[in-house]
Amino acid sequence: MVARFLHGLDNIRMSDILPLIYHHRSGYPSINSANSDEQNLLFVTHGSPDEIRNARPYMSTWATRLVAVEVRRQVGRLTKDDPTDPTHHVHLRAATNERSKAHVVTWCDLGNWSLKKLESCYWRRGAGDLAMFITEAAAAPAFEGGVAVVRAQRPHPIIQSSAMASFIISRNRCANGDLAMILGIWHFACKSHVDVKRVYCHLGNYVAATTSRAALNSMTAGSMEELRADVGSALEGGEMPVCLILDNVQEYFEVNEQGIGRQNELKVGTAGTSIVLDECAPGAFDAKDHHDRVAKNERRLLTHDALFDDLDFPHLRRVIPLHWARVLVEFSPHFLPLLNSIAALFRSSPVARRRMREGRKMKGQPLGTNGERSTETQGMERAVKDFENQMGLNPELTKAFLFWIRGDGASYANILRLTKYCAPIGTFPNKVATPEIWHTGATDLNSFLQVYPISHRKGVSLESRLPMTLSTRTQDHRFTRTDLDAFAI
DNA sequence: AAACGTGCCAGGATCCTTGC
DNA sequence: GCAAGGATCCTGGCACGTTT
Repeated sequence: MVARFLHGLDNIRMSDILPLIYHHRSGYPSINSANSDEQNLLFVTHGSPDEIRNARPYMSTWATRLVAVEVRRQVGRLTKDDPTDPTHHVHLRAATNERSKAHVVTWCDLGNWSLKKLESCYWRRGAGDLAMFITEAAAAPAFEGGVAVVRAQRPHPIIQSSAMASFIISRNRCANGDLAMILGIWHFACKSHVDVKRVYCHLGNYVAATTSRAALNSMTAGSMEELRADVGSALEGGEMPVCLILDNVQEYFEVNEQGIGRQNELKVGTAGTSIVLDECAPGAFDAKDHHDRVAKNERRLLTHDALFDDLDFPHLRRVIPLHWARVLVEFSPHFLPLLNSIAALFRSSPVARRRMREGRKMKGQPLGTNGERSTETQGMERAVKDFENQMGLNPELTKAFLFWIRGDGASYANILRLTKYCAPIGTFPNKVATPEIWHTGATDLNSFLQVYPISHRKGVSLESRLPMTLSTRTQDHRFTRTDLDAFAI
């Protein structure tokens, strides 16, 4: 009988009875009754609920305790890895030895991370959906029809996710994979002030600075090993797997420690990034094939007329108007909704000729910066040799392949010069250099921002235009059409 | 003259995992 | 549930220019 009722098989169910009890006026003390103080005991978080006599305060207090225990259990479960998602590691070790079984952080872990993913992970895992429900109730600015309203500015789901991530690392400091580790590394990259790191570590936002540094050290060591292994096996398979992007680095170091001959200095060096070559035709970097083609000297046939004949006018007539349409649509906010359909035209046939693979992601590995000056000829030679060595490009194994080097204008010119000088003696063989188009763009923007007045504000003298960061300028300045016209002049 | 600001890191304190 | 050992956290010292 009782079991039937409790299973909800009778006509009258718990959902009929509980609201009646909860809302019954006799279940709540009146202001004149002897236990009127129980009016204040609706959601009591301390003491034993058993001493509450009235039904309504007892029920709500009892439910409060029930929810608290469950939220605690669920957040506790979120401190463990999700068995259904092997790509997400809640525990990222910054360092380890043989004894530990835990996953050591990799660049891939950081690359796969996104706030959006994190949020859906918390809801999806179920282990945390009650906690998400509670934090949403706390964080959402409004509810419409039982659904939380997400504001465009400072959307609460992000705040919820970050709060949840803080709760999780608060429960277990090794459960840092949701947000803490990535923010720790971000603050290292931003060179945040040490005090900022200390304070926000206390707040449970990210791991301690020591841990970020340890993580970076082991990631770098681990990924370099991985790169060398990949490069080795690809070379044995007869393909050149990587290319190199160069840039020069300058950083001013102040010396605060005592020491003979130590002084502030500008450290100059060359930074390199190895990029995995993707979707190349087999043998694309075969040196012999390249030399054979060069020997044929077919370039002599590359005249203006030949180039003109090569132009695909029907295709240009399709593409150029589309570019114009995109510029126009982007110009006016009124037309912005059309942007997606223009993008779709670009992506589909016949305009699209050779699309990149869906979901393709560039794989890059920062190499150790060396102290060579990329503008010096010999410095560049030593720098490239160092990078090749770091990547595991053994000169014996690579002599059959072309090596593609990309960089800013200076690096590009320098590589060309080196190949010319070294051609007769063969010490710098098989290098192909191209300038980076994106690099040119970024540099242009940068120099524009450096020379352009901060504002038209009256009374702002040239001398008072303080150096500011690129992001500050682009955000603060809010270019108008007039600004751009002025720049064009 | 005193205190602050600045980044790094050794090494102790604390917390967590592992293995039983 | 315990002990051992490892990972992480945290503090203070350091040096010296700058600010109060």
